[in-house]
Amino acid sequence: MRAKSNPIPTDNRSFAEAARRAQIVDCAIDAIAEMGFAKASVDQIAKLAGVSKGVITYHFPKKQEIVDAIIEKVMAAGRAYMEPRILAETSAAGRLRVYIESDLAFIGAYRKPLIALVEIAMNARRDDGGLVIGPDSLAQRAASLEELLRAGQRSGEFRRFNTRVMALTIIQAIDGVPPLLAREPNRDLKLHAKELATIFALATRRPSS
Amino acid sequence: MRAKSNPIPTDNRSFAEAARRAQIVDCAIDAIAEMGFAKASVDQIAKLAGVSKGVITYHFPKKQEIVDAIIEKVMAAGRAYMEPRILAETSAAGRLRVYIESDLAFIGAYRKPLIALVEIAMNARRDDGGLVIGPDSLAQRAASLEELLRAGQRSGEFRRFNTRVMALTIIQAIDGVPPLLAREPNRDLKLHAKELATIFALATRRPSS
Amino acid sequence: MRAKSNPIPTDNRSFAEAARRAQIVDCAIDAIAEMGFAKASVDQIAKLAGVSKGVITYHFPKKQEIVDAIIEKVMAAGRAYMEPRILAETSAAGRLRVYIESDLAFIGAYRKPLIALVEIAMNARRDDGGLVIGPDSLAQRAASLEELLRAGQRSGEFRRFNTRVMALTIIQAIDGVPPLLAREPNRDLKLHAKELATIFALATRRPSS
Amino acid sequence: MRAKSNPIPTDNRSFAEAARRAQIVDCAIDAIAEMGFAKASVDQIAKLAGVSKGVITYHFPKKQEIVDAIIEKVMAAGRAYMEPRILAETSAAGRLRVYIESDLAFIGAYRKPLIALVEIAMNARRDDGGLVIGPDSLAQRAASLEELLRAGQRSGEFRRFNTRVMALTIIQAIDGVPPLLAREPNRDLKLHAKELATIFALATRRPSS
DNA sequence: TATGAATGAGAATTCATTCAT
DNA sequence: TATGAATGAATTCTCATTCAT
Repeated sequence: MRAKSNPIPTDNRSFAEAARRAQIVDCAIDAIAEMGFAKASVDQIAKLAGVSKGVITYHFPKKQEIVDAIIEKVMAAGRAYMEPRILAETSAAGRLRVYIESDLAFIGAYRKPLIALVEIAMNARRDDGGLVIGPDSLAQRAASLEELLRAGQRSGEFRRFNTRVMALTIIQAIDGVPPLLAREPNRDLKLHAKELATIFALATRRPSS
Repeated sequence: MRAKSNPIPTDNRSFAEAARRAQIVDCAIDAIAEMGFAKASVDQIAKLAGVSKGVITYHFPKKQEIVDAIIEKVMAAGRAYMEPRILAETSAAGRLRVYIESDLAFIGAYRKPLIALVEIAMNARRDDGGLVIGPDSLAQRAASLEELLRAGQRSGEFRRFNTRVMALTIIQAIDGVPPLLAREPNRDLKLHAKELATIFALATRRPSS
Repeated sequence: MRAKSNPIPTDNRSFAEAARRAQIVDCAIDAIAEMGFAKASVDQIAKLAGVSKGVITYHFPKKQEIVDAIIEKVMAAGRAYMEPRILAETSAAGRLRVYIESDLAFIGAYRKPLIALVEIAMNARRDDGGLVIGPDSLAQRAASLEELLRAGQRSGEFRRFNTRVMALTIIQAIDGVPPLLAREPNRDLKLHAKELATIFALATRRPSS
Repeated sequence: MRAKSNPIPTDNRSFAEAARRAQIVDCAIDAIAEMGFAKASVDQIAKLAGVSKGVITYHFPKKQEIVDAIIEKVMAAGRAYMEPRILAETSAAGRLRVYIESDLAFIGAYRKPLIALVEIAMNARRDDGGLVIGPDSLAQRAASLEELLRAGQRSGEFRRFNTRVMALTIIQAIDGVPPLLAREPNRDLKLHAKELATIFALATRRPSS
């Protein structure tokens, strides 16, 4: 018999709270992925979650907070999935390949959340009219990828090219996949990833001679 | 009594009608490009056009009809711009290069309409929830580009690759440009086009030996 | 036969528009006076007006605009009623008496609008939390009355007193009447006015010897 | 078994209970005074009190009960402050002067509670729409003051005037002070009281000869 | 054709109140 | 007692669409 008699009620509360929030976030992801951002009203999310609308607004007083939670959740999951795989590679070419392959693998595993994320990226706007996932977010991802590309150029693995355009092109090739999946759920992501990896391997490598 | 006092009145009507519709479509493009699809209400479009809301609904009983007209207008303009330039090239590689360069040149010349088109592509949904610019539209563009790519493979100019993935990647690289422009209006499109052309030239060409 | 064939359609429109707005403002006055500011929702106003809620928001996109219209209407009516009567008096004492009597007469004639105005003054708050009829408004009325009082002091009709406190006290004595009326509709306003006039005549006049 | 091991447990409870209620009432006063009646929700009061919302509803099942408690508390404090001071005076004129001066002194010492009380008086409404601080409450205060005024008339200190109107005017002059304070916290209450006392001394006193 | 008034559905948000733990 | 989750009604505002003139 363990001494640990404490039923950690506080943690239980936190846990229940976190579970509710997670449930709402998941239902919001479903709603946005399935009917689009514009139609995913708080009512619809509540209906999907099987709770009253008030529950949603109790846990997320502003709808934007749900959106922020979705962004954070999906982004964090993506980073957690991709980063170790990328860092396990030592060559720039290997890292680029794994960047593409692991992102597409992640997309394959998180289809709906990513479809929702794309919906949010394209539609969600702040009160002032600016996009919620704005230039900064894209620029950050591009900058991180450019770093990888520049490293390859410095090491001589990659040819000279505009790292900005290359990075954006790669990101767009990847970001275009969730919508494709929404339209063709049976698309072969493994193949897609392999082809993309080859395309950008050829586009970046240094001419042999 | 003057001769020819009323020449082709019906055509005049048609002409006036067409002019009105064109004016409305242009204002709708401005509205969508500037405030996003969700905020571009019929009221806003009417305000921009300097006419009463009734005029809009008279010429376009359903808002969706305006959207359809925008899509048709911009798509047609794009085809009119690109097709002769592409067909002027004889090699597959040349056509691919011109495909990319002429599309970006078109985007540069039609910034607002294309930003509006992207807004529509991402946001507009039919009553049943389906996207207005759906799989079919993308599939059509991809199919047309695939035709070009397959021709290059048949002629031996291009290596073996999955034409579907390549076509989608190229289209995504191009379609990603209008949002970039919205965020960075001074982006150098000439450079961007040149880099993209190089990327996909390297990615498609047959290994030399 | 006059050339003036113009049936002034624009004015007709303006007239219909103005009539609608006036009707809505009147119904809003009724609603606020009868159920209080907090309960006088747009729905209630629409119900009182016998129109749909949309009509209200069509003519007054923001509820605050109705409130502003009420304030302006009642204030303007009050000024129009009181000013000529006050200016017809030549002595400061006479003007003060008429100020009080004409304001109470006006209140008697415009009971409901003034009850509504008091509700608004006490309850309506801007988004930032500040009162809609704030310090400025009261200060302005007080300043105007102080001017009258100071004139009486200069001319020797009035004794020395703090004009600010006197002005505020007189205004409060008057502003307190609409709520009294709401509670006791049969209150004798003539008598009330006469008593108030006497009170402030005695309170302001210069000691005789 | 110890003697007196549990001395007056019920009273302890009562005491704790009373303390909690007092704390809640005080926080509700703060909330109403600071953000106005309409914005002072149960949530806000709970936040100010640093307790959960449930605590509020446990002690005051209906929000109206908090409001009633505030009214009772402030009114009682006012009576406790003013009554002995007034009764210490022997002349009617003296009592009237002290009535005014002690009420304003009380207001100066209890700014927030009185601002809250005024908010309640103006805004709070029962389910049936009637004001919470209604005719009866005002009538009671007026009646009490009328008694004082009539005593002065009977003793010959005061002239003949309508005691109802005079009482109401005095009360309104006093009740108008808390809102003034809310807007101008540095207003000189001593001076204000002195001026008011003079005004109503002059307005009530019997003509000398 | 043109106007703009009218409509009603649906959006987010606030809030007093209830209730299980 | 205390907690805070849950509820559902109410409120303001937006907007596509209809319609009389």
